[in-house]
Amino acid sequence: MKNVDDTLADALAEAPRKSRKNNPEKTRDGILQAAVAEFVAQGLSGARVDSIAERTQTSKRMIYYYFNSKEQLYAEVLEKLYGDIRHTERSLTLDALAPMEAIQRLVEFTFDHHDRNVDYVRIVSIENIHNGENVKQSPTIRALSQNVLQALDDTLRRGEREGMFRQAVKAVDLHLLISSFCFYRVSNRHTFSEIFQTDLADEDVKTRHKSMIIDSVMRYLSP
Amino acid sequence: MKNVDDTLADALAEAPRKSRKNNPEKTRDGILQAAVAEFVAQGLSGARVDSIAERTQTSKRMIYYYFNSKEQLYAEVLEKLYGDIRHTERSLTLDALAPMEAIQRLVEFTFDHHDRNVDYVRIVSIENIHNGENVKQSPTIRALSQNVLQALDDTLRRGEREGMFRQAVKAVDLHLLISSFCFYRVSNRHTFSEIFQTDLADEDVKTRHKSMIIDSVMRYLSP
DNA sequence: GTCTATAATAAGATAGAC
DNA sequence: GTCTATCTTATTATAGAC
Repeated sequence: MKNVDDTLADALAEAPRKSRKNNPEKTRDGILQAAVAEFVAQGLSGARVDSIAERTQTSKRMIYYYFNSKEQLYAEVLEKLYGDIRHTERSLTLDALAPMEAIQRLVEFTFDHHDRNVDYVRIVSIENIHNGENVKQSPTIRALSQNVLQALDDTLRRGEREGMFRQAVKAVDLHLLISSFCFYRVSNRHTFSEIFQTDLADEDVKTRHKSMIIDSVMRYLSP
Repeated sequence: MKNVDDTLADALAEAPRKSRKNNPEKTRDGILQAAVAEFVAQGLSGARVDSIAERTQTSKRMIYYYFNSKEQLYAEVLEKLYGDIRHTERSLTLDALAPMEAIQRLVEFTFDHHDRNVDYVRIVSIENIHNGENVKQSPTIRALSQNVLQALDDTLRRGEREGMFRQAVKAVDLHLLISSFCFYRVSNRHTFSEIFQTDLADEDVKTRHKSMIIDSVMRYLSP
């Protein structure tokens, strides 16, 4: 039977163990972070549950305990990375600017965002390789994405009324034009850089490309 | 010992058997075609050698006999699909046209090409997920790709001299601008269509997008 | 060159104790 | 909630006969 000292000793030993080990939220979050790294690096089929476990402080068992399957874990990774970009998009506030400035700001923002978030670009590529089957099952992702389109549409209509933009440009179309360039620069940089011997990560090249896309979008919009 | 009739019978039996089974070139080619389908559908890690075998008239053993490993088979698939596009690019003959028409023709060609060759788009996406490690090992692919750039550069310099194009536009940059749009439309169609509820395969949408990219490239080039 | 059978191992998922 | 050990099936690759 335990005496008082033993109980005290247990309590003291317990505290650090709990904070280090029995911390559900931290454990779950650690797994998710490790999963992001693994899926982004290896793709959906290429990712290994064992490797994810190795990237964490915990064990493989915990992955199944919290996420049930590799597929579900992937689905959460996808939502997390989509959520990140859509969240920052809200800080844009295009309506405070004149139409021309607003569009320029949007292009710059999109460019920088893709440039800085390679993980996002990679997971979207991976998801498309898998025919977008997981985004289709996430209403969250679709809901999150309507903001940009709405803001862009408002700006286009404003510019149109003021006679600065050409008539009837659709927001989705312009979004496609902007995104494609910003995305491709990052998603295809490995093959592009190798084949055409250009370093897309170089700062001068980046600046040149940024003004090219701004310029071509602005000119496209002019009446 | 065989008599004359037996030999004749053997010869008659041999012919169809050979054409059906012992036909190295056809066997190898059949495997490569099956491999294209499998890798394009499932990605590098997702592809299964068993599935490739099932797609052929032959057995798994033959895959290893001819290609040694899954990796080498993938490398050949990559070269094949790259070769296809680069080959058709040679039929462009931009130098026969006036600079403006030449660029317009190049954009249309690039647009249609990507639209028609989903396999190519997918394999390039897959290769980028794997950090372009296989293109880096293929001097063939790089060599094949220099043509477009050369043709584009000639056209740009011509237009520049004639005062129709702005000064000092780099061929790689413009190629990036054109390719990114044409590629992304196809590579990301699953997530894009789902999230923004637009059918990128629709003919009207396609026409609208084609004229948008032509327009924006032409305007970008004008002095 | 081609086939069937099989080895060797990797990988997703679970059992059961604590 | 967490850990170690293990089950089961998939998967790459090869052996060996014809």
